[in-house]
Amino acid sequence: MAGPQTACDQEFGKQGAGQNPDMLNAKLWDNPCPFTFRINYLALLYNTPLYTWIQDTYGLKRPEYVVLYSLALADGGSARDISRTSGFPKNTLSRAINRLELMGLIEARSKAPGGGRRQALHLSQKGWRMIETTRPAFEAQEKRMLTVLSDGERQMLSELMSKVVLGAQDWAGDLPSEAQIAIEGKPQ
Amino acid sequence: MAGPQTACDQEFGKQGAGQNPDMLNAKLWDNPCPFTFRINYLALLYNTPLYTWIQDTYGLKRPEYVVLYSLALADGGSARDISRTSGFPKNTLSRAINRLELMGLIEARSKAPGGGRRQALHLSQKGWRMIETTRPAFEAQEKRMLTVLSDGERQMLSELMSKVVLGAQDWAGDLPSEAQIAIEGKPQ
DNA sequence: GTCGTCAAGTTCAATCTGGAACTCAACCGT
DNA sequence: ACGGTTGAGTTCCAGATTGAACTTGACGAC
Repeated sequence: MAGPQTACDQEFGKQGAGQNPDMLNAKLWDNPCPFTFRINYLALLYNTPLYTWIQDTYGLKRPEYVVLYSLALADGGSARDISRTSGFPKNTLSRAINRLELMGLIEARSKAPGGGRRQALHLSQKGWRMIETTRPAFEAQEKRMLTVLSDGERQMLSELMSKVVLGAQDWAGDLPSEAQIAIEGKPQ
Repeated sequence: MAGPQTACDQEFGKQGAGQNPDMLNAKLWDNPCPFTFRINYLALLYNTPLYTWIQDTYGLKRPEYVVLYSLALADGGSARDISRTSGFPKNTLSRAINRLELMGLIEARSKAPGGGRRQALHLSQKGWRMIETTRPAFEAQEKRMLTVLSDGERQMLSELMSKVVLGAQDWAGDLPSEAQIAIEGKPQ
């Protein structure tokens, strides 16, 4: 999620039927990093309205909802797991988890069976209900995003994206400067 | 961008050769929103190390670098253009632009010829040099992301992503709740 | 058993962020 | 030409974010 992340805008995409998207065109069609720009752009267009809506309607901030969503997919996960898979730092999640516990959306934590100092987190009934009422909006929006594609194209896109994700372990985490140096001298 | 998006993590992806990515697997393969999760995940893996590196090496924060990058692609653009295409709110960009001007990376602003109150922004020599030294890292990282794909697959992915982006004007900006209601009653 | 090491989670404080209100130039209708 | 409206950019400030330091429970070596 980017956070960094962290860029969002309330009015995004409004100029669709607008006037001078010169810069947008440059970024889309003239960009030395076309793929990653599209990724970021689509993520933004997708995330912003959804999380704004969640915030306005249910008073949950993005990291808080991310915790709920993560637990709905992997019940019993720990703060560390959520941090690794969402990109939010652990102290942000710590606060989010505390607030969710206070709101009764997740249950009192139990020591994780696994070991270490992990705390296994679980959604409460109320938490599940929250997810059940909100998740359809996320699904609907994803569906809308992909309506321009045919079934076959969607399938193809899904496979290609999966490939890239699976290959991520080969490049993720490296500093780009190291990467550059490595490339100069041909990576082993 | 997306900062909100705004989520980032210094240690991301480190567990590639790691231990228990149960939650990661759930999010990747068991997610009702597989496409948007992949988008967010890849954006994170791509952005975080690059912007961390920029910040550590050149002392430029993400919105600041985004301004430079945007102007390199569309010289003479305005703060508003950058806001629309990057997702950062205009006050964040206002601050970033001031700092860049102070650092001598962009030139004194001139009234945009277009009209309105737009200010046309331009990179200085120093700004161009900065972009020229840093942009290769961004390109290299994107290239690395896509090495798992064959040339044909890259081509295909590029086309599919472009299609989705072009279709974005049909769905971007709508609130998801409205979307849901609209879907109930079949969008015209 | 005990010490040293490690990692999950928490706390704290400095910094960053972005919504709201504001300023002000340009455009519009009359 | 003039008052009203629009929208780009700025300022302000409350609140969110996150790096760094800390706490604490678990594991491993001896």
